[in-house]
Amino acid sequence: MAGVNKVILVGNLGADPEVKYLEGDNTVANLRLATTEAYKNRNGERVEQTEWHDLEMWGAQAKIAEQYLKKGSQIYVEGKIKTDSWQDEQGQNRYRTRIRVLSFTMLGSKPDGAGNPSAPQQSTQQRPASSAPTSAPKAQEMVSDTEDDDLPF
Amino acid sequence: MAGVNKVILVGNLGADPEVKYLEGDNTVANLRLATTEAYKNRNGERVEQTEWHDLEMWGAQAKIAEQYLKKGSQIYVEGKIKTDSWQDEQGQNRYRTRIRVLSFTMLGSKPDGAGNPSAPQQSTQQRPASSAPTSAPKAQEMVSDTEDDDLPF
Amino acid sequence: MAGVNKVILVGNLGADPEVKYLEGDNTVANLRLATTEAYKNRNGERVEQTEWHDLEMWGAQAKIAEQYLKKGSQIYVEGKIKTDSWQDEQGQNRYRTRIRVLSFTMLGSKPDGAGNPSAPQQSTQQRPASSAPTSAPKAQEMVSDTEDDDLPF
Amino acid sequence: MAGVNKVILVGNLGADPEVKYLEGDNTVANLRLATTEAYKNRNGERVEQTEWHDLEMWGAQAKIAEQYLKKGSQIYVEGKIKTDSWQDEQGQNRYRTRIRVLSFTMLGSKPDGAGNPSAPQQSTQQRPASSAPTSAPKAQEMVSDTEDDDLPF
DNA sequence: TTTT
DNA sequence: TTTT
Repeated sequence: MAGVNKVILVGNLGADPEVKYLEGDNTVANLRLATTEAYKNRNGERVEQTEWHDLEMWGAQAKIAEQYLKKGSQIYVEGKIKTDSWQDEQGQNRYRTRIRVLSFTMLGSKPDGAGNPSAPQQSTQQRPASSAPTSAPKAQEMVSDTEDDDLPF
Repeated sequence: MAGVNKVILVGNLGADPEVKYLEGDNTVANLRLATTEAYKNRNGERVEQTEWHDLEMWGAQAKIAEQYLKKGSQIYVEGKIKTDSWQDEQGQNRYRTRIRVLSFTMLGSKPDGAGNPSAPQQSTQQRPASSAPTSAPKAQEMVSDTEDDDLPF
Repeated sequence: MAGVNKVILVGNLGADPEVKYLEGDNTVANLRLATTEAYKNRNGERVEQTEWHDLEMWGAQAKIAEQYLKKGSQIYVEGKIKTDSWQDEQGQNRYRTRIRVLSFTMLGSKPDGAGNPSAPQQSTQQRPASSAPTSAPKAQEMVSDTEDDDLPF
Repeated sequence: MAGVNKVILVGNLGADPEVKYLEGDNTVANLRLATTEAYKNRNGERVEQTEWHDLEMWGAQAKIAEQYLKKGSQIYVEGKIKTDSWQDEQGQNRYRTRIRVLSFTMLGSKPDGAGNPSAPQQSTQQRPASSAPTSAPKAQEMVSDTEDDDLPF
């Protein structure tokens, strides 16, 4: 049956995106995103808890990430949870969970301080493949996961 | 039946929050939030479309908004849709739709807020009333809609 | 700047969809959705509060709604808030807020009881226009807002 | 900094909840949830892809799950991603990602639950601990993660 | 391991 | 009325 698998994150990148150019003109970017919550415990002390997320972007989106995102960038992310499983050499089941990014938006008006045209406000979003940008998108534009593959997104 | 009524917004304030102190030590803040999307139309021209939202915050949350938010502030908002209806003088049905904010987070500040004490990272979120902050919360902390009323949130 | 305007609803339809066939082979469906929350007030009494939402669907999505949804149907909806404004005859500003549906999913295994093949599990979701179904989608499939217009979604 | 870590799922349970009663009158429930998406691949063939999620509920919420949820139940879930990491006997880093449930709603029941007392509409949601139900909640009511611990939710 |  |  048709289900829903949706993730919404706001956080900061722990490192620059790692981008790989694959055969067939495909591109994938892997990013580490930290989401931190701060709260008071029962003693009234302030506690911070950080969760790290493995993000995966494909195609034009990966290239935008490479161009505009870097360590410390604050982004809004929408995506879905994907867990890969396999057996390791000891025959044990192993799992790795990632967030497949469907759209993202750069946050903060001046990600890198004023006067930095190379790191502009940037965002991506679901767009039909037919209208995918043929070149790197301008700043302040919605760009999306436009992979022309069999994947539902 | 138990339903879901959830709104997620990222945008900028069009003006400073309007805060009213009501009898019974209650506080309400009204804010106007712009969410803008940019896309290319079928002619490849860049088009911007802005939607304006009326936000409503109560109690401690309203006071935090008054203290930390101002015209231009970029925030992440989570809330629910509420539509009031009434009859005007002509006997016509009138409607007004607002977003009741359940939590919000200031965006765009430095991750550690260093060197900018006047606009610190700030955020609010659902917290049990019993652990509500008795004073304005510190920067970079989760604060929430903690109204001790009959409302479900 | 690129913003986020997202609505997530789970509720029941208050009436059958109202579908209009427009010129240019366009179709629009309007639906009324109730989201109800139940909670206990400070006297421990159970209180129910229902919010009504005006939903708007276009194109293939509207046709699916017409075919599969009816009064009482429980659906999951994802969309964005849109507020139209105009001046009425008295020169007063009037507003109407609707939810532009981007995807929806029928909930409940047997919306109409077992043995009712005409009201199957059904769901819609963002899909590139190029892969839009050319006929009404089968049950249990993702279908989406595939309008080939200038709109970003 | 204050971030956002939010998961929204709609799916079916692969098995009955596994509930453990811990010392200190604490309860935890573990559930497996399947979210399935169906789409057409580039050959026009219908493809189904199922993702499995490990859900974790605590306290009153866990008891409600035990009482009302079972294999096959369709639920709406809201929560956050948590990844535990440790070193295994071979000294390798191991990870396990789960969804900490903050609220959930049973789907597919009749809006008024009439005539089905054994599987009523049921739902949970964030509520201040002070107003937590002391006994199992009635059908069609919002119930929530009301753990009185140091965790922010 | 669910659902249709 | 915001933002870039």
